[in-house]
Order: sequence, then C-alpha cells, then structure tokens
Amino acid sequence: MEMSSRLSPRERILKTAAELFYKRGINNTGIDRIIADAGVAKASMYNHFVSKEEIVVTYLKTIRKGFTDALAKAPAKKGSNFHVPFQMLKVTLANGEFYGCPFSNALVEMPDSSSVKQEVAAYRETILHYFESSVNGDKTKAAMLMVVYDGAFLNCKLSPNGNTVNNAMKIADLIVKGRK
Amino acid sequence: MEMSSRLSPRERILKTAAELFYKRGINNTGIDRIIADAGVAKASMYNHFVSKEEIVVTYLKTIRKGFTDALAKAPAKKGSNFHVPFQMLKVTLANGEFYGCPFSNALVEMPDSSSVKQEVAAYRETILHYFESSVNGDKTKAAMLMVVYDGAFLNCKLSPNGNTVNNAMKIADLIVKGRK
DNA sequence: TGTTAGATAGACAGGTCTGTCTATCTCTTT
DNA sequence: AAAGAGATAGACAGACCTGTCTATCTAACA
Repeated sequence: MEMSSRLSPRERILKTAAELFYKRGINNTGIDRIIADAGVAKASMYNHFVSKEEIVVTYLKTIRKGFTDALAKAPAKKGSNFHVPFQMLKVTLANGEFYGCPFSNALVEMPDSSSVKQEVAAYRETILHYFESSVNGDKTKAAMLMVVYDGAFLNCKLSPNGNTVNNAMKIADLIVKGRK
Repeated sequence: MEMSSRLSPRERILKTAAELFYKRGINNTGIDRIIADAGVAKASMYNHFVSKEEIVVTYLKTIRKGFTDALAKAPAKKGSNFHVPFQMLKVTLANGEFYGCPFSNALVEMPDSSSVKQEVAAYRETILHYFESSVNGDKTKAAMLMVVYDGAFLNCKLSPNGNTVNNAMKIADLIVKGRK
C-alpha cells in the first residue's frame, strides 16, 4: 500500500502509523510495516523520530491538536455547547471504521510510558474544561457529562448498533437541562 | 513472586496470567513471565493450554462467569436492580487497582481473535439483558444505562478522582426515574 | 559544476516471543 | 514393588522486533 508522494516522508510516516496504530494496535504494528506502507526508508524514519514511542506520542499529539482546534472553531451556540463533542464523535463515526478512544487504547498497550500518560491527561483536561465552561462552571455536571462522553466512546466500540451517540446526547440533555 | 502451592498448576497459571494481563497488558506479558510467577514448568503450561490465546480466552471466561454469578445472586430489590452492576464496580474499585474493562482491553490488543470477540459479545449480552429486565423491557432505557455503565469504566480508568461511580449512579437514576 | 542535505535499500546485531522437545523426578494407584 | 500420570528444568528453533549502520543516490543550491 504505497502512499501518495505529495506528502513529505515525515507526514507519510505519521499518516500511515496513525492508521495502523488505531486499527490494529500499537504492539501489533512493527516499524518495518510502517516504513513499507509509507514508502520510506528505515534510516529516514529514525532521522525524523528517535524511537517508536516518539511516533506514538506524535500520533496522539496530532489527534489532540485536531480535536482542540475543532472545539475552538465550534459554533458557540449558547446553551448547547455541550453537544459539540458528541456531534464531533458522530462525524468521526460517519467517516469510517471506529476502534474506540485512541488515548485509552494507547494506555492499554503502553501503560508505563510517561509521555503517553501525559498526552492522555492533556487530552482529558481539554475536554473537561470544555464541558465545564459549557455548564457555567458546574463541576459536578461537567464530570457527569464526561462520564457520558466516555461511555459513548466505549459503547460505540463494543455495541456498534448505531444509536449510541443519540442516546448519549439524550442523557446529556437530562443532565444539563433536566428534561427528556 | 512464587505463588501459593495449594492451588493446582492450572489454577496458578490462570491466577497469575489474570493479574499480569490486566495490570500490564496481554502483549506485554510473556509466557516465560507467567510460568515464572506461577511457579510452573513450561511443559505443564502447554499441557493445560494449547496456546497463549487459550489462556487469554479462559481469563475472560473466568471474569464473565464471576460477573454472571454475582448478578444472579444479587438482591432483587424491586425498582433499583439497575444499581447492582454499578455497586459491583464500586466493590471492584475498593478492592484494588483498576485498569479499565478487561474485555475492552483484550479487544485492543487482540482485535483479530474471533474467540476474544465472542467472549466480549457474550459478556455484553449478559449486562444488556440485565439492564433490560431491570427497566421492564424498555430497550431504549437499557441501552442508555449501558452507555452510562460503559462510561463509568472508562472514566474510572482515565479520571480516577473517586466520584465517578456515584456520578454514574445519579445519571442512571435520571434515566430510569427522571429525578435528580 | 561541486557540495551538501536528505533520501534510499537493506544487512545486521541483540533481544524477545511462542511453542516444541528431551530428560528427569515425584507422587498415586495398583 | 511396579507402573504410569503429571510435574519439573531448561535447551532449542524459528519468527519477529527495534534500532544501528554502511553505502548509494538524487535534487537543490552556491
């Protein structure tokens, strides 16, 4: 699976690694497979990244940046801000296969990597902050929204019946507005 | 870490493997480590299990059986049955370290194993059925409870602040009874 | 045109992993 | 006492993995 060469070697490595890490798992994806699919020499790869772990961390950083940027650009429609992350999940689901939360998955495979742990923490900080500001600083409600958001991810992965996100949004409404 | 020898070799293997798989991950736990910790010879191990995958599947089967049995024994206090799985999670949390849902974790590391997929599906069937019967067959409410239950697991793992399960139960109350 | 940065292919070292096999030992049962 | 089931230790094969290294090529720029 050679990759379009309009992208730089570094970009090809990251794009390929991201797909493989997410779909098949980090430990099931060898360096040799990444460079073969990306069409890049091993020496170039180790010129851009000092280790496989650095590729993993960069992979997570990239996702986090995409997520943060999307949140920042989201329409600030008053009173339903808290819908935005769920809507984003819906878009992700529509765009292709879904294998759960990449951050959670990475933590399962590399539980001892402090860089990975840090990246996961930063990601969750971002979401929690967003939810908190969307309910005017009510920390309990924000924490509850987070539980539902987490549930949406795990449920989509393990029970892909199609209605997960809608159900999650209904629950979010219950939490925030107290209506069904 | 030699293991008490009152248990049979097979039991020692399963107990050791369960701990290591759950805490450190399946791919990060080699056969050699399992037999060393269990105090069992490699030949004995391969006499009881044809492969590492079979150990993994048995590990999941054991958890599922424990869970199913506990649900069956749970007090059938009318109208709050749906609390039971959450209470069980609370007990699990109190009993030691928590590394997320073992079924979800196994699926991350072995996404191609059909035996693992089967075991996960059976586990989730059990929970969903339980929730469904606890809300008198209301499939939508059952699905929503499942989302919250999933969320509790992921949230406990990634945001271990202590209040996750209480928040999840409050949300469950909202879903079932419509009150806060 | 010559230099240099960055790319390529691929051999290689050193380690780890799963699963097999041999050869011995220790109980239990007859 | 004899026999057999099941345990032990540990060497080994073959695959795979990460990371290093050499040696060559190409393209941009001075």
